[in-house]
Amino acid sequence: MGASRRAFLSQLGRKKGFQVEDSFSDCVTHVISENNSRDEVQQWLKSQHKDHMSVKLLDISWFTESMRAACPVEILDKHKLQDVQEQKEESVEFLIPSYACQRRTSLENHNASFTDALSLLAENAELNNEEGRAVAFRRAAAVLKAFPVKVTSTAQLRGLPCLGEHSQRVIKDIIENGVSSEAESTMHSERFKALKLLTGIFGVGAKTADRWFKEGIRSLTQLVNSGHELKRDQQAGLEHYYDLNQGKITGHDVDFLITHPDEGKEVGLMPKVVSWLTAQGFLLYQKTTRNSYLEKEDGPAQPSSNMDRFERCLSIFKLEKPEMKIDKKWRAVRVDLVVSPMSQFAFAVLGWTGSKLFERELRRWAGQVKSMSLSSHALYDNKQCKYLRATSEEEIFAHLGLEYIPPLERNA
DNA sequence: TGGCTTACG
DNA sequence: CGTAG
DNA sequence: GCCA
Repeated sequence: MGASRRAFLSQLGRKKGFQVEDSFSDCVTHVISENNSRDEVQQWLKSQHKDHMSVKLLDISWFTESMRAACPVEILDKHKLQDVQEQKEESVEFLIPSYACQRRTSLENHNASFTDALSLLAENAELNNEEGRAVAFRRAAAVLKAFPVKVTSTAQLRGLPCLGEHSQRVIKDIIENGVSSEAESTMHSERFKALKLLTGIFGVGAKTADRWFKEGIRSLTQLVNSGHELKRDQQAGLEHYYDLNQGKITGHDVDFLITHPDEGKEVGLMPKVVSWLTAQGFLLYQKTTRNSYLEKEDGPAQPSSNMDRFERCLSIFKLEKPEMKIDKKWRAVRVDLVVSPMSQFAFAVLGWTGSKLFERELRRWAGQVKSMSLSSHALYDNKQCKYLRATSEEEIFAHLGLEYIPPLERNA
């Protein structure tokens, strides 16, 4: 350590009744070091040409704790200087920040076997209405998605966030046996298979699927024959079950974000768009929702009447496919329409870009770390008690004190 | 031991 | 209770 | 299930 720090600590030690030497001699019993390895200090001791076999080599933490206690504290492992070897073992190969919104996650995944298993356990937890467990498994999977190389040993996991005992056990299982026994048994369980099938219906969530499962419903045929009254969205979901679930593999759903350069002129756009689409015969199903978002003060200006403020339309499109000839010339595709005032457009873009976990992590970061509240409409600073404006995603990341992560790197 | 995103139906 | 990312 |  530097001379002035050493002088200060020596003085402090003497004041507390310790005997502190300025140079090494046979009467020295403890050697304190800061930011040195055990190896380096031993090297230095040898250069002193004294018998040093019984001398304790300790870290500064032992000294400061002993100062606080005003007497020598018990020497624990954490107080002993680390071997270079141990330091190497304990140092983490790659540092991964704990919030997914703090790191880049491309689609290149070196750990698909692990993330598949953890994602499956997350999905299973969701189907069991255990949201807390689910998000924990999702975060664990996301950490490995961001890991730059394939994990081949559990030693590489030390120091990584969100990977606790359970997740590490799953990873260890896959390293040693090629598969996770827990993931395998979950995947093949009757309950998981049935709930996954039922929640695959648009409009059916974990609660409804669980209720039906308890009634013995295991298949779409059994559901149809059960005589349950299905809601409008569920009827559409069932009707287009095949197309909508095919879409999840072959192509994604489609989102349209619509705004207008003149603030306020976007009002009334949604009904126009929807009626035009209807007239064109595009819509197999649509549910339009009003925007009831109103800010207290200093928020983006909004007229008092929100009668015509439609913001979202969740729809199912009928898309003609010329190459589909035989009996079906079209395909059902989920399309979301979003109308946003210009002042909120950056928040809408950020909020609708995903991934789902990335969005949750952004909002969790905002709340827990920055005392802010983020939505797809605005960012509110709870301390300054005001909304923070932004005209681009970059500005929102800056408000949040986060490095900008481009959309292609948000695949957490 | 509580919290786990936030807003819309 | 469901939807969205 | 993981973490503050």
